[in-house]
Parts: sequence; structure tokens; C-alpha cells
Amino acid sequence: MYQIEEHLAPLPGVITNSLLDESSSDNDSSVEVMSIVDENEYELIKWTNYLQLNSDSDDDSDDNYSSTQPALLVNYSSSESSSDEEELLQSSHQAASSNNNSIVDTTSSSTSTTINKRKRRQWTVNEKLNAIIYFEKNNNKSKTANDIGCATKQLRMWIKNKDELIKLSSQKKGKKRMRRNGAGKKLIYVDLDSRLLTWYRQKRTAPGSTTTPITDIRKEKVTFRYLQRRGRQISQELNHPCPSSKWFGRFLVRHRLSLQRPKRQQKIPLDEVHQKATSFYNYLRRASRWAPKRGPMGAFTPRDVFNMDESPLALFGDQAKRSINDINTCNEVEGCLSNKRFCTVILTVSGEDQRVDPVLLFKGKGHISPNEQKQYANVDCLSLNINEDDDEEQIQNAATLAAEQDKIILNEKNKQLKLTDLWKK
DNA sequence: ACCAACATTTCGGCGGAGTA
DNA sequence: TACTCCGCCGAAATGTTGGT
Repeated sequence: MYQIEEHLAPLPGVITNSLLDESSSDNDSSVEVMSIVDENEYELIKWTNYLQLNSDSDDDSDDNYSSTQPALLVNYSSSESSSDEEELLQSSHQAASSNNNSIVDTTSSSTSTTINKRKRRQWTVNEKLNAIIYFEKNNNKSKTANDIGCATKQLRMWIKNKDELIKLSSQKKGKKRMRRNGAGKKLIYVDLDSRLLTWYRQKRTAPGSTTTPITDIRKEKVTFRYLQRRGRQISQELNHPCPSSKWFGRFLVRHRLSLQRPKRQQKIPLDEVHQKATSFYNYLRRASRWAPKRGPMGAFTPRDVFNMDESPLALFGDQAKRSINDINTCNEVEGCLSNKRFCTVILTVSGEDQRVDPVLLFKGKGHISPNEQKQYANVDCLSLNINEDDDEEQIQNAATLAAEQDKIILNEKNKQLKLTDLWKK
């Protein structure tokens, strides 16, 4: 607690108890840096104004603070509509009177020295904006500074930084802020910070981005562990030690990010699912009409009955539930990892215990790249192409083709058996 | 989450110079 | 004389870091 009225205590003829009580309710923002007053000159101070200043404030809240600082009487955000010039002037005059108090006029009649130190105080963003408004009304910096109670240089700086102050004022708690952004110790791992943010933005497009086409908006899941792993890699590349886990937590705060539960997008819209199901049902009806002669199972033999199951290949390691996301935005996460060659393994066995080779399904269209062909060379890759509009003729052709393939497989098996027999012998 | 230590920047106050 | 601008100095807000 700063005791700005400390020098009032020895005033002659003043009940000091009440003063001290009042001064105990002083605000935090009024800071006395210098109080150069000769003891002989206390009587020159208009102490009654001090009494008036603190008469209505009983606690330390900023609201009460504003009541003692008339510049705050005008709310910047609403001043355009609600406050007229008279109101401004009135508040400013009050400010002027209070300001005169804060300037300790030591121009003494008895002493030759002239000390005119202004009591140092801090101005909130809102107060600064109010001062700017007042200046814009009268277009006179000196008068404004005098009326408001600040130095002209201060006013100049406030006017110069008006846009930034308005921006600050619109932020949460911005109105009560004292200073603009930018102070504080500088970040040590600047490169890591920027590169990590760039990487994160590649994974998840910034909300409200106007430059990114809708088709390129990324919503990949980025977990905290994933972020740290990437941070370690970047740190190695930059040849500096990886910062602590806490650094990554602050990274999130710095860039207004947070860990949130993802809202997953549906892989296929419901209407699309309905369409596909109907199509499959029609196919079954056509097939059952086509070949009743094939046995008691209608169109199908035990060889036609397959048990097929698919499973995603876990190419990603981090299965954390939460994903990093920009604060106050919807945390949408894609159903699968879009930029990885995420694949699905399909295993199938028929009613006659015929096992089909594993099938790998990759995301996207066309053939896999030569690199990936090498990577997955150990597995035979089959690509399935099911046409929903298959007619009976196509079904028949497919059946013929399947029978031929079966023959080929059987022949190869026989050959293999013969070879193994030979090898054993 | 809280704290302390530290670094960095902004800000407030002042004096002085220039100009109309 | 009034007004405006600039530079200097020190206070303090702001932000980072590491520890508990």
C-alpha cells in the first residue's frame, strides 16, 4: 500500500486520525515517487482537497479508484454514445482539481527554490483512452493534459499508441491494464518457439484463417506428448537442450492454446451410409435371383461366405484423448491422420477355410508411391474396386474369374507340395 | 499453482529547446 | 507566452525461467 497522503500527517489543525483512516483506503495505483516538500510549507497544501479525494473510498477496489480519478468516469467503450462533451468537461474539471492536489506546489513565498514535482501515478488503459477522447474534443494537448492531470508527453504517447490501447481495452482485463504488451524478459528459445508454432499450424489451421482455402484446413489431433516430441526434434536440430515440460505448457499459454477434448468429425455422413446400405441390399437381391441352381444357399456356396474383418494399422503412437487447440474455438479433430499414409488391414477367411491374403487399404486414390511399394513389399497389396452398379452379367463374370483364380491357386499349391516332397526326399 | 529471481520494456516526470 | 517535441532517468509492469 502506497501512502500518498503521508505528508499530510503533520498538517496543523487537522485531525490526523481521520486522515490516516482515509488514507488507509488509498488505491494501489497512485504511487508517490517523490515528495519534495519543505516542512515549513505544508500549510500551502490544499489539504481539504485531499479529504475530498478520499472521502468516498473505503476499499482498494478499482471501481473506487476510478471514483477518485475522474478521468475514469467516462467509459471508453460506451463514451461515443452515452457521454457528451459536457460530461467529459465536467469529469475533466474534477480531474483538474484532483490533479492540482497531486501536484505539490512548493512555490514558496519565503524560500527561493521552486519545486513542482508531480506525484507519480499509473494510468490504466481506460483512463488513457478517456484522455484521448477529451483531447479529440478540444484538440489541445496542453489543456487536455492540464485538465486530465497528466503530462503532455504522456498524452502524446497515449495518442500515438491509441490503436494499441483500444485493442488492449477490448481484451479481457485490458481496461485495467497499466501498460502495453511487449515488456518482460525475452524468450530464450525463440527459434524453437516459432518453428514449433509453425509446425502446429501445419497440423491445425488457425481458426478464422482467411488465407487458407477451405480444402486445406487441417484439424489433425496434436497431443501434448506429440508437441513435446516435435519440440525435442527441433531442439536437436537447433543444437540446444530441450526445454522442460513446463516450457511447453507455457508455450500453449503464450499462443493462447490449450488441451481440449476433441470433437470428432463423422467419417461418413448418415445419408451417405444409408445410400451405401441400400445399394448393398439391392446387390444381394439381384444376386439371389441370378443363381438359385447353385445349391440350398441360393446364389451362394460355402466358398462364397466370407468372414472379413478390418483393423487400422496403428502408425501413430500417441493415443491421448485430448488435443491441443486454440482457446475459445471448436476442437474439431479428423477421424484419421490426414497427412500420414494411414492404412487399414483386412483379413478374410471363407466358409471352406480358404484364407485370402491380407489386404492393405490406403487412404487416397490411385496407386501407392514407389517408396511405399518398397516399404510394404513384404505384403501383397490388392486393390478392391466395387462398383455399386454391378449387373448380373458382371456378377457372373466375377464368379467365373474367381473360379479361374481358385484353379490357379490350387495348381500352385499342388506344385508347392510336389516341390516340398522333392526337398524332403 | 505458487513463488522468487531475473531480464526487459514501458511509462511517468522533468528539463530544455524550438516555433508560432 | 503558449504550445509542442525530444531526451534522460528511474520506477515498475510485464514476462520468462526454474524451483517447490
